Amino acid sequence: MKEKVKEKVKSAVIDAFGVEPPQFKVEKPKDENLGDLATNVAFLLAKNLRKNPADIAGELAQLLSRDPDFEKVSAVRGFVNFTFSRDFLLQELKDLLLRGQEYYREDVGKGKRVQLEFVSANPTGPLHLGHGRGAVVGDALARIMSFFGFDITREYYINDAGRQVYMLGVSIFYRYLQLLNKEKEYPDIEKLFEEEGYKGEYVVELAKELKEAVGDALLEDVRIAFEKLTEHPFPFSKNYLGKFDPTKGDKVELCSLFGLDAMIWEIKKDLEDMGIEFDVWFSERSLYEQGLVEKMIQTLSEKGLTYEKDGALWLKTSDFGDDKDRVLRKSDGSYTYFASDIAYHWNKFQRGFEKVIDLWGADHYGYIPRVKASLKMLGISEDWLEVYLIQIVKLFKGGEEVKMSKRAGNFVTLRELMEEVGSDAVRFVFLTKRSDTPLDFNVDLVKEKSSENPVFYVQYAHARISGVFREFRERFSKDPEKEDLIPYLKNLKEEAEFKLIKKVLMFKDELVDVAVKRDPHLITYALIDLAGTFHSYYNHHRVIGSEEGIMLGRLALLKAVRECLRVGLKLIGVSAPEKM
RNA sequence: GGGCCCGUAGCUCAGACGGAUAGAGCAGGGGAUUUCUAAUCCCCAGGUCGGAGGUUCGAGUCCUCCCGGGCCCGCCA
Repeated sequence: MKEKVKEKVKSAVIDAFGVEPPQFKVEKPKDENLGDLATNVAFLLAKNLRKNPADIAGELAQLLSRDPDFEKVSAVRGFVNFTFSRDFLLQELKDLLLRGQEYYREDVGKGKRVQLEFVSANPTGPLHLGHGRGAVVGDALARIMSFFGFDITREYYINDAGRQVYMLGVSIFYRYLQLLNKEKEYPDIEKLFEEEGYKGEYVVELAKELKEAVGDALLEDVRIAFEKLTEHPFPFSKNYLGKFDPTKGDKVELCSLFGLDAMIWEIKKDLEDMGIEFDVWFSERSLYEQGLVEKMIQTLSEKGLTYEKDGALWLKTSDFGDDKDRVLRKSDGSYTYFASDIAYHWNKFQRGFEKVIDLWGADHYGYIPRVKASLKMLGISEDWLEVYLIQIVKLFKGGEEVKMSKRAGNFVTLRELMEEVGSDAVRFVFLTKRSDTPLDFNVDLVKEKSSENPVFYVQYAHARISGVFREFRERFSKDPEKEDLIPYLKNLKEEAEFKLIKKVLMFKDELVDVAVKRDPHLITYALIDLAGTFHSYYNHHRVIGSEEGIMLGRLALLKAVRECLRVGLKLIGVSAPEKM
């Protein structure tokens, strides 16, 4: 709707003043009594035309009021306000009923190849709430951008290289030793575990699985343990275990690979149960295996952008906007996480993505300048990469914050929350705030199934409409889905009906906004607003029981509202129940 | 110490490339049920937009300083 008005304003400006208008806004006015939409174009033209905004607005309003799509166009203190005509609104509504959800679709993205990398949690433990938030936000963004014509690739970057993976192996091995009362025989392992190990209960579970598969063989001989692991029927595929070289690998490494397979399987399962899937699971190891990290360093070195200092290799990021230089290769010869990250993004670029969007945990804030700096060094423009941050989620239960500490292994997992409140509630609540601000998740409220709960408020609107359709079917023995209701639209006369129609039609503007601003939390607000308008209408106007023509007209309206709710809910991955 | 984010109604938050009388939900008070689901609706009350300056025709929005809360600042991942 905004676009339509914008076009009209544009040509009106050209007709009236013979100039191309500057970038102007078409927005909802502060007070809805002023109209459906408004533009500030007169303020922006005032300077060039040397006229005051009120006069410009007046002229434009006069010109535009001839347009039959508007019932009223008024100039108020420099703004031009538009009220759509009922004919126009009904015409649009008809279009919506004919095209269904396609009415909302528009090719904003023009097939632009966009990669969306999100979650990318380390495979060293289960997903926690912050990861879940990233997963929900990323999934919603992917759904919406795909809907609006972007060619989206969803990608999960697996940090399967480096010390953390080694520590996962150490932790599993240590817990395994404990199960066999042998931990005292491995003081080095014990010390490492105490200092840096993963202390969560899930590691004990992994160790139990390991022991079940290999018995005490891992104490004796790595080769035998490896054979037993290979033969054991685990639910997961042995992608990493398959890479183990029994002639070289040690016990900890075997544990690491086993842990990776198990953890990645768990993570995938958690995400799948939330309805979230990825197109690509990208392995950090593969960057090393394919020599991409080396090649990247070579490329940068040839450009003279690296130097050796204190036995380490540094990148001159400070010349490109970072506040200091960063290490690529440590003095012990191993690479930093930063090094593989550059290689990864370079690889994304080489794969031909025109735009890359990363969702990172908020604690990675400091990484943005250095990654952007390194991309610039590789000749990649700064706005090619967009990074959005996901802030932490705090859990509240019984009015108290549930304290979480990863170090102590004491945290609430995404799975636990999902099992407690359901995937719909998790998804919806994670989208009730901008992703870069901290979120408080009140478990009690979401479980209450009361009016305070916005998830139910919105879903209930859908269920109510379904109820009306059921009732109609029973009483009239006709399938409302198959009836041609469009001829009855003309019977819609009530003020409340047009208020609702406007909400349904303007919902598209909200969705486009989300795709452009990359801000999926706006959808939940639009849905709550739409549901509220519907509930209000429902409480004041009856559908079944009204005179037939009116009933069928209203049924058509509800069908449109239902379509709108379904689109909105689908795009955030929340179900639209028929009954509650 | 340096950098960034936040501070809006009792509570949780929307609103920010400057634009109209600053919004919603919850909590509080008052009302609606011969019903297509009351998991709903209607009405009322509630504000120095953290504070002080500045820019502007116009500031919750931009700039400076201050106060309060949080995050980041490794040859960690």
